[in-house]
Amino acid sequence: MFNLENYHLKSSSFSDALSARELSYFKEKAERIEFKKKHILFKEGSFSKGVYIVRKGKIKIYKSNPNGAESIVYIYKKGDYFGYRPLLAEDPNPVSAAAIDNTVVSYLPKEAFLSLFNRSDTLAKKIVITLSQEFSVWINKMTVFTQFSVKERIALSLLILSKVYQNNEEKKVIISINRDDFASFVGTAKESLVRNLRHFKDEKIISTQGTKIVVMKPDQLHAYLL
Amino acid sequence: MFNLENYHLKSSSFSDALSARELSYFKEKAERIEFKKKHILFKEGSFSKGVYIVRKGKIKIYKSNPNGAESIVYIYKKGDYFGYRPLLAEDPNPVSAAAIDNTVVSYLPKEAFLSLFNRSDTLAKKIVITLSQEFSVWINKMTVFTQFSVKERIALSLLILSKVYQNNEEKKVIISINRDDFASFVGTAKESLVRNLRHFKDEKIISTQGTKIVVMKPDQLHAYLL
DNA sequence: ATCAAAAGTTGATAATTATCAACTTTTGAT
DNA sequence: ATCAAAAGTTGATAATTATCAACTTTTGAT
Repeated sequence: MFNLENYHLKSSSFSDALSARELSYFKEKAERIEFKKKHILFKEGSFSKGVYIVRKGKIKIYKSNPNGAESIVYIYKKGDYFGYRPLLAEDPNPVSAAAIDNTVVSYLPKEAFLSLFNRSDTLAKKIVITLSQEFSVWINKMTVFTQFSVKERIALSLLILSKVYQNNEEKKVIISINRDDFASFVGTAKESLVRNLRHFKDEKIISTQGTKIVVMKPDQLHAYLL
Repeated sequence: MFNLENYHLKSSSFSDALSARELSYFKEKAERIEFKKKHILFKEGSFSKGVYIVRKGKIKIYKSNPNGAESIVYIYKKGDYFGYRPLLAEDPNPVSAAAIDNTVVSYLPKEAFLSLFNRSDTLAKKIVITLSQEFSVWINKMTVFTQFSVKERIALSLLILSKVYQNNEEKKVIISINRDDFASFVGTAKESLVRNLRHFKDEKIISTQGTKIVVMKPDQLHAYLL
């Protein structure tokens, strides 16, 4: 059975894992940073110098291939944290990160993060669990890429992006992503993406507002995925 | 630059992370089990009851889609350990596991593993690092599936499988895998796989011994990957 | 509100890959 | 060593997807 939970990361709050004391340490050490749309936070191959927690806006994690084409691995939203994994593994970043729109993040430098990680059992445990859960998500996504058609991948991506662009205050979810990024997320050519979106629009499964997308009938998208 | 290290898991010994005392506990609790070719160790969706360490033979980790098609996520060899991740996350297995040939494993039941994990700092650290490293590998593999052609994926898979089937005693690496499994590993149709293998054989990049494959010119395979 | 640049869309076509059916080779039990 | 079953291979063709070029719509600065 198809279950969307297997394809996108649950938002798990970083600060929920901290005690009051750890939280005040975090607040003391963390820095608020704003990034303009398209700003590159770090590049593939570089070493992580800290952990980012998204406060506002979306940040894409992607890999570039030698032809310059991009493959978007994930899009982080408010509350998500990232950049800690290569830090723990002492590996270079396998991906690059860039702001999709104007964003605000909390930035916790490496030393402060590691200090928290080492002293807080709940944080370490939380991170192991987060890592393990993310694992299942990646494995599932990988299977989708190898076995699903472009249309199926687009249907799934619309459902995933609905979650990413969900806003607690608003009932209607407006997916605001440009076609190049969307195509990179799906792993297809922009033109193929657009043709399929048109098809979904003709079927009244989605509607558009300018270049923004609203999913009208998520159930019908589920139906494409068996 | 292309680096094979980014696409296959380094073999990291489980027992290396244990002290002499922990090792004797491990040996006391672990059980030796033999599995016949094609035996299914566990199925996707089930809950892990312990950790497996491969002693002999190969074990494939795969996902089945509703049409019955298989997608092989990874092939574990001697020394590799698996099954611990869903155990830590308390998640169901995202994949199934089956013996490719007749295999021998050490099996450490859940309770014993968790007890070791909780008491041994080095093991916990080792597992976090292993997990983090595996992460990069999956992300890289995912990118390959979305951006590479079938021929490129086969070239890469031949290189990965050369590592998997490498035997320290023998210089020549003999890849012994059936075409269905190979195709599932690459994410293509068996016929497409075979046609590309023929092409590589005509170019004298690989040779075959019955249904077994020997890579003669790994450099030429690298060349397909830029 | 205007308008040039950027982003998105469509059509035509080529390239890639999957599917089906027939055939050949290999494997492994006796 | 034999031989049936299983596995592997090839050819023909259909389906899917990418690419290129022309065109249309949207965006955002003034």
